[in-house]
Amino acid sequence: MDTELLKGTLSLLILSLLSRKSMYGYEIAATVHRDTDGAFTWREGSLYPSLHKMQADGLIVGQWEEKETGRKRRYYHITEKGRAALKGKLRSWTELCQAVNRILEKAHGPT
Amino acid sequence: MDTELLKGTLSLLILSLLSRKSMYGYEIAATVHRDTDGAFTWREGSLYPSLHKMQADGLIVGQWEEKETGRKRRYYHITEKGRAALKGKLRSWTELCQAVNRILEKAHGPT
DNA sequence: GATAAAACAAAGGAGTCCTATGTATCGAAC
DNA sequence: GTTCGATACATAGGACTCCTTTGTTTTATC
Repeated sequence: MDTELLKGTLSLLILSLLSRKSMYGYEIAATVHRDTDGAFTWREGSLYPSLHKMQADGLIVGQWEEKETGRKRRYYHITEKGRAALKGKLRSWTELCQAVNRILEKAHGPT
Repeated sequence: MDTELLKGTLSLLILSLLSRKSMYGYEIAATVHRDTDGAFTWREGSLYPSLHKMQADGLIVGQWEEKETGRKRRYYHITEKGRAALKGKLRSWTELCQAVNRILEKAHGPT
């Protein structure tokens, strides 16, 4: 896939997933990879810095937790600010799709 | 609009427009701005370098033309290589939309 | 003839994502 | 019991796209 098109969708999808339940980094990447049939394969080098930045921006909060397995993982929780940002990003995403499709349909006809 | 989401759509839309008819730079920007109701407002600093790069990549060819008005404009024409690239980018765009929407629908329910 | 819009161009910078590398833990196989 | 792969987190460095800014020239308008 054209990787340039992915830009900006990373934070959108992370916030979307975290709005349902708290997850840890590796789990987020695995979930997206599975649910998109491998269309999205985020590298750790993309994911973790993005999570750190979103935490710095106050959109999410991460804290180490130790479940019954005995393994320590950093679970991320969405904040109120994060939910507001998600709302805006969802609207942007919808607008983008409509705008692009409007141009494409004019050129290639409605699908 | 979240400008990060725009990345990669620029070349897709340029190729899409040029696949119908040849246009000059300013015309492309004005068309996109109009057809998207102002959702896309490409700056010259984004458009022209992108056109130059696409020409360097052999996707389009630009040549000065002087119409009856007497004004000289650089019209860009799509190449065969450009049409092939457009095909791929269209597929990527469709895949991206489906993948993102699949994640979003799982989190927020189908719209 | 001054001003705004049309039309093209290039330099510099910001931001996002990828590649590569490193560390540590857990479970399974041998 | 130790070796190996998967799990899990982290950072540095670089590539790439797009934006901001600035500049020039031509055409139309007042």
